[in-house]
Amino acid sequence: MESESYESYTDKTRVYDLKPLRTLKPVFPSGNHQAPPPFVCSPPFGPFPPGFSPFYPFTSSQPHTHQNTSSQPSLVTPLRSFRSPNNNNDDADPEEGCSTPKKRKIPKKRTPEKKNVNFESGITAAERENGNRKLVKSVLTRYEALRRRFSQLEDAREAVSGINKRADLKAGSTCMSRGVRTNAKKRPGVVPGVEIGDVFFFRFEMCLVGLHSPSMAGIDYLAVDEETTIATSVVSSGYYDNEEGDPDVLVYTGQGGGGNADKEKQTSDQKMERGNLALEKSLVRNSPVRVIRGLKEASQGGNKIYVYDGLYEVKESWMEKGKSGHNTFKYKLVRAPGQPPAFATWVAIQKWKAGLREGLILADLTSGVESIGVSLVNEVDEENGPGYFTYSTKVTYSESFNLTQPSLGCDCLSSSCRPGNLNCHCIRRNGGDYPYCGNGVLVSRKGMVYECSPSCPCSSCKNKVTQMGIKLKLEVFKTGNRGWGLRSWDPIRAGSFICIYAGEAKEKDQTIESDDYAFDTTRVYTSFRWNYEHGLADEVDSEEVSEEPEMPLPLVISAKNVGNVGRFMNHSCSPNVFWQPVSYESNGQLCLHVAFFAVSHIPPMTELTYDYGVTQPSEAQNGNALHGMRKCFCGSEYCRGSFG
DNA sequence: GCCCAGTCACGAGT
DNA sequence: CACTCGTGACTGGG
Repeated sequence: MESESYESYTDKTRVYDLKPLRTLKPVFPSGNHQAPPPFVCSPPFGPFPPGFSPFYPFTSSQPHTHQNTSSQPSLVTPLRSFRSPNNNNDDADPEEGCSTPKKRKIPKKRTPEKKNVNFESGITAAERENGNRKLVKSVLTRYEALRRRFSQLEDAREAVSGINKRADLKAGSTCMSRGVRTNAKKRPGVVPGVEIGDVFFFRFEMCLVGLHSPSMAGIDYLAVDEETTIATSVVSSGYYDNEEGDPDVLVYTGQGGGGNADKEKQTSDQKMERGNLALEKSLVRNSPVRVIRGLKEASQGGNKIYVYDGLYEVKESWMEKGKSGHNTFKYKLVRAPGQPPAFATWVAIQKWKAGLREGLILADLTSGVESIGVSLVNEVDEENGPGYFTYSTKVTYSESFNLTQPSLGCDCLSSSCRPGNLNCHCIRRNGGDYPYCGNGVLVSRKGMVYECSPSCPCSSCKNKVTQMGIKLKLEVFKTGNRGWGLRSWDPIRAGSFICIYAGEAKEKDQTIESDDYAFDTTRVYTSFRWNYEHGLADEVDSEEVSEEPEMPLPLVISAKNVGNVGRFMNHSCSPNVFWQPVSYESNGQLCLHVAFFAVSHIPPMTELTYDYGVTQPSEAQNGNALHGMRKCFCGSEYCRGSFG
């Protein structure tokens, strides 16, 4: 019996015609465009250039990698021997007050940059030209890791305010110069490895994966012959005037004329040149144009995010007087049929948020325990909900549980608990780094994250991300073949906190047999690299450290009778969520829990999954396995077949 | 506390 | 080369 994919649960009783934005098996339009084939066939596991250890997705247990299975960093040679060209003059770096001489590195061996791009990025020249899913994911993961680290360093440097707060640009240009990019060859139509529904949080991300090259401009174009340029992609600004319009239509404003995106401040007529001319040619030639919708997302604090909405065709163009009275070009783009929904899902979710979600079994299965309701939906069959359990956001420890390690919080006075303040005990426990970016995004995966606690005097301190409950609009839904699952209405940014695993913490040997809702930290988890990548450690002024969780003692959390939404998250061999031990102090004692964070950006309505791990072989022999091996339905290319 | 307008400095591609 | 493009983080007022 083969596992069902998402596409196959088309039940007549279903109420919605909505699929997750990213279907497990990508669907591409089979339209009449002369688009390149959706994927470039390349061996899934290498060969990789010497020194490159593939780190995503989770390849360390794969037979073909030549990486040693131990968690030792692989043989990437002189980690700290490369400097980016723009850091050359940093000998003048004023490191005021800090007299540690460790930073003064010995002669910076810099081999000519061009020659070493391959070596440093692990991406070959061919792969930089044409990508695939794995490369796209890898580039985005590395960009994000670098950006988070730059952001963390910037936050800590509070002294000189106002200058260079753009970690996105810094990470972007670093990736560019190090060759951490793919699909650099411009093309119209499908970009290999980028899927409809993919979400982006920065312009540079789209630049690095070849979806849209200009770091700022809204129209990308390509010379097809000596005198013709055609448009390849447009990014809509997010101030769409046709709010209630057809989601398959985009009226796009041409570029130029000064002013900002909505052209209210336009200072001159637009000219038929560059992007405008290219769109005109695309209209004449019926060539496909990729559309990226810029959206103002309330769930992201009103920040703009970008959704790749697939291929469109330019159907009409005209000129009109803009709000400022100057000539403005307009282009009507219409979406090619047969593509999976992306922007349309956003539009639907806006209606749901206004209270129009149909087919709800429950609007809030937490009965108000969480500050944001968790909806319960079944679009698959008649089952009207999961078995009874008590909803709780906490981990409770049984009396016999021996977790009486004394622990200290910080003594920062109210809100002085700031990044870069090494007097803060909590920050010191994190190795001197504040573990989160300003918006609550986790910077690095590590053995243990230390948060401030309710009893720290720093009342408004933000270092309590995993203690504040869920912030996303989540939904428990019936899957086709894996029971109930969890997904989000909101797009989720890589490193965002999702929820903890609540339940009853037990010592390992107390656990009842056949508990399908147990989280067991003693299992074997596939290792993977999420932090800034090999070869870039010098860029972020940091040593490479282990990312693997380090628990002070074995812990099993049972959510069979008491738990939170964490108990509904299913297993996947290519998960989009990882777990991270977090501890904090409470009344002089250590509190420990397991928190879930997003691996990558996750589009709305995509099932959230993590790696359940494998029972240690020695225990399986002793019959201590909590439950037997279960068949895996994750459908991933890297599926191990079973788990448990 | 939230929304909005205004300010500022920035990089890739042509 | 000099220029074009518009962003993203922040700030202050309503």
